[in-house]
Amino acid sequence: MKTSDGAPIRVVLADDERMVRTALRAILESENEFEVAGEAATGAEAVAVVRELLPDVVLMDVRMPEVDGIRATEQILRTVAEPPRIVVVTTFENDAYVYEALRAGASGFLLKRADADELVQAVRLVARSDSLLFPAAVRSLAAEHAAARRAAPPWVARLSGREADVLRLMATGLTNAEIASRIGVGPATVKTHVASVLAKTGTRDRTQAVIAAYEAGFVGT
Amino acid sequence: MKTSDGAPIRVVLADDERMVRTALRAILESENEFEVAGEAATGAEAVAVVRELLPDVVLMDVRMPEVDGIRATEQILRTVAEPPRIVVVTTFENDAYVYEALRAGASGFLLKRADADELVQAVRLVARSDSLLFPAAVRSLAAEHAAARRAAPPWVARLSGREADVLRLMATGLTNAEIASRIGVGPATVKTHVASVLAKTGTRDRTQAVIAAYEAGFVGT
DNA sequence: CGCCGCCTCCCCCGCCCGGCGGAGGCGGTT
DNA sequence: AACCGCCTCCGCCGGGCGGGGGAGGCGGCG
Repeated sequence: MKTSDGAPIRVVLADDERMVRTALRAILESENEFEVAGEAATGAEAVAVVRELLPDVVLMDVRMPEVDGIRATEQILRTVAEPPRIVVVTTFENDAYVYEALRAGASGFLLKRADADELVQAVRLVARSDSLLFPAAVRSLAAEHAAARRAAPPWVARLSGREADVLRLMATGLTNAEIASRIGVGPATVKTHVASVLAKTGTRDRTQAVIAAYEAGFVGT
Repeated sequence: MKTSDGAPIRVVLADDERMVRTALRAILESENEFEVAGEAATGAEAVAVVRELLPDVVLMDVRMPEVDGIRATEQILRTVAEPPRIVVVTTFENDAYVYEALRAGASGFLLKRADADELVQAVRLVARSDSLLFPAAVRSLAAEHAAARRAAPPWVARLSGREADVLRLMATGLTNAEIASRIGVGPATVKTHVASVLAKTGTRDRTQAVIAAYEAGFVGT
C-alpha cells in the first residue's frame, strides 16, 4: 500500500509522564513514515511546541498539569493557522472528557491500553483524513442518549391527540389563552385538556407537567 | 508494517445498488489483503449471506429494500455466533441513522464519498480492533449534545446564589410556599427571588423559567 | 341501542402566582 | 461616607390557573 507518499507524518507528543512519551515515540519511530517532531509535558507547553513546529498530528493526554489536554486542544485549534489533527489519549473508556474533547475539536481518541498497531493505524488515518477514531466508550454514551430519548413513560401513550398537542404547547411556555388561540378553540376547552394532562401525568400544575414532559423526552431539549 | 498476517480479511458487501457494490469490490480487491466473500442487495439477503459465509467485516448500506441496514445489523449481531464487525455506509453526514447504527452495535461508519484509501484503512482497522470510525458527522451530533449541556447562556452567570437555588427548586415542581419552607425563609422572600429569576431569564412566569432552565442545561434532564 | 372515550364549551370558586411598591441589614467598591 | 448589589421580609392587587360540576356532539364497540 501507499504508506509513504513523500514526507513523513510529523507528530508531537503531549503527556506529563516521560515514560508514556518514550513509549509512544518508540512505537511511532519503528515505522519510518512517522517523525516525532517534539514533546511537551504540560498543556501550555503543548500549545507552544505546536505553534513552533506545526506538526501534522498531536497525541494529547487529557490529564496534564497547568492546562489540561482539552483546553490545550481548544487553544491550538483556535490560534494556530493550519492546526494539526489532534488525537486525545484517555485512560478510561467512559471518561467524561470524551465529550469535552469532541467539542474542543479533537480528531480522534485513543485508549492508553491500545496496542502498538492500533496507535499506528490511528495516527496514520487521522493524518490523512478527518475521521474520528472512537473506542468502544462512545457506544455506551450513544446508547445512553438513545435510551433517554426512547424510554417510553407509561402516560405518554395514554394522552389523546389533543392532550398531547396541548402539553407540547404548554412546554413552550404558552398560557391557556394563547394555546386556545393557537389551536383555534375556546379557552375553556384548553382548560379541560390541561386538566386531563395533569391527571394523566400525575402532576398538580402546569409547571410539573412541563417538567414531566422534559424528563420523559416528550419534548426535545 | 504487518498488513498480512496470513489469511485475508473476508468482506461482505450489502448495498442495493449494483454499481456501488462493484466499486467497493474493485477498491478492496486492489489490495490483496482483502477478499470479497459475498454480496447482498437487501437487508434480509445480507443476514442470510453473513450467516452463510461468516465474514470478518460487513460493509452495510443504511437504505435498503425490505430490511434496512440498521435492522440487518441488529439481526446479525443478535443471531450470529461470532458476528463480523459491521461498517455502516451512509450518504449524508448528519444522517439520523448514525445514532441507530451505534445502538445496533455497528463498529464503524463510512461516508459514501470517502475515497478509496479511507475505505481500505477503515476496513483494515475495523477488522483488527473494535474501534469506531467516525465521519465528521458525529462531531456535530456530539457538539449538539454538548452544546445543549454546556452552552453557558448569558443569564446563568448573572443569577445570585439564592436565585439559582430557587430556580433549581422551581424546576422540581415546588410551589413558592414549599420552596420557602425548604430553604427556611418566608414565602415573601421566595417570591422576591422568583421575581428576580423571571427578570434575569427574561421569562414571564415560573413555567417559562423552568423551560429556560431545562433548555440551558441548568437542570439535568 | 347503550356505553364509553374524545373533543368542545359553559359556570363558579379559591388559591397561588406574578407585578408593584416599600423597607431594613450586610458587605464590597469607589 | 455614599453607593450598589444581594438577601431578607412586608403589604396590596389583579388575574391566570386548577378543581369541581355540568352539558352536548361525535365516533367506535359490544
